[in-house]
Amino acid sequence: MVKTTNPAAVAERLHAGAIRLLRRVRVADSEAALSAPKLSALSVLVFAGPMSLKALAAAEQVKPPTMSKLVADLEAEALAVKTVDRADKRAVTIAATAKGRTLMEEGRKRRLALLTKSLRTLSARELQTLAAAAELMLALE
Amino acid sequence: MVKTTNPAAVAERLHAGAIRLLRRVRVADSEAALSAPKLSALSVLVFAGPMSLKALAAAEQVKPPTMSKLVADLEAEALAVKTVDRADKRAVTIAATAKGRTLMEEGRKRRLALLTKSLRTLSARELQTLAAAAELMLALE
DNA sequence: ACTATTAGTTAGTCAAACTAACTATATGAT
DNA sequence: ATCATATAGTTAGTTTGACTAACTAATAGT
Repeated sequence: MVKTTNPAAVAERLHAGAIRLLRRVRVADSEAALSAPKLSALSVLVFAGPMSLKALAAAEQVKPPTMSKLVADLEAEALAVKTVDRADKRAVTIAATAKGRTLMEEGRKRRLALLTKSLRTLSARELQTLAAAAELMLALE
Repeated sequence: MVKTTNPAAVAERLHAGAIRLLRRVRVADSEAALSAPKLSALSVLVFAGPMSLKALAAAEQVKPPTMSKLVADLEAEALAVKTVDRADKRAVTIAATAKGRTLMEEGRKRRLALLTKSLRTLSARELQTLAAAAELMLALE
């Protein structure tokens, strides 16, 4: 095995690998009941809990007007609820509903099912390498 | 270290890691002269060589009309050229120009610069793990 | 108390995706 | 050989999700 520890070379391969991986996963997204940006926002609400529109927009790296529309759509489908903050009446707290949690979980499972299937063909050692790499990617500053 | 060889668990972490990584990289994209879909199409032309619109659309997983517009824009900026196929006059062959190759290369470098910088903080062993993982991701069927 | 700031929404624009429908060319079946 | 069918690409029109600018409502800071 070639020991590739040149950061630029690793960056290139890792970038290409991440693109390839997500492209594969995205194929399953077409069946989803919800678009990718909405599913993503919903998953933030589920995992990080209720938060303001501003915080949700920041978490998803979009501007408030963009998130305002996404949340309005989620609310129209009863997947999230908006409540006026008692302490600050300008602000709203957005939370996933039980229906939202369920739908998000299903979407996530469907997306991951294809990837899981691919991973089953790998050895335990290869899976360990990927697991370790995933943690490194998540920890990148 | 926990030995995570459960494919579903690895899939979940790897998916999250890939999203995180690409999101970081995308920040640098705002400075790019070309949008992500155009840069991506251009890179396919550079790396895989000239091809028909249909093939390019398939490679990018979009429908022909979508690619038709992207290519028209690339052509308007002299980053790609379209020539009618001699054997089949319905078909066109799309190729990157020298200008296109240069621009694509610059865009890629800019995108990877940030990632490379992050990777520099990692140990040689960690880089090897990521390099190995990248190859596994690229090889996934 | 008045000004400035902040949270969110509304209006309007743009890029990129789609489908449907079109033109032009190629293929194939009788 | 001709006519029907299929294929390559484009054009037209729609939708979604992103943006900025400008607005309302509420809070915070002199």
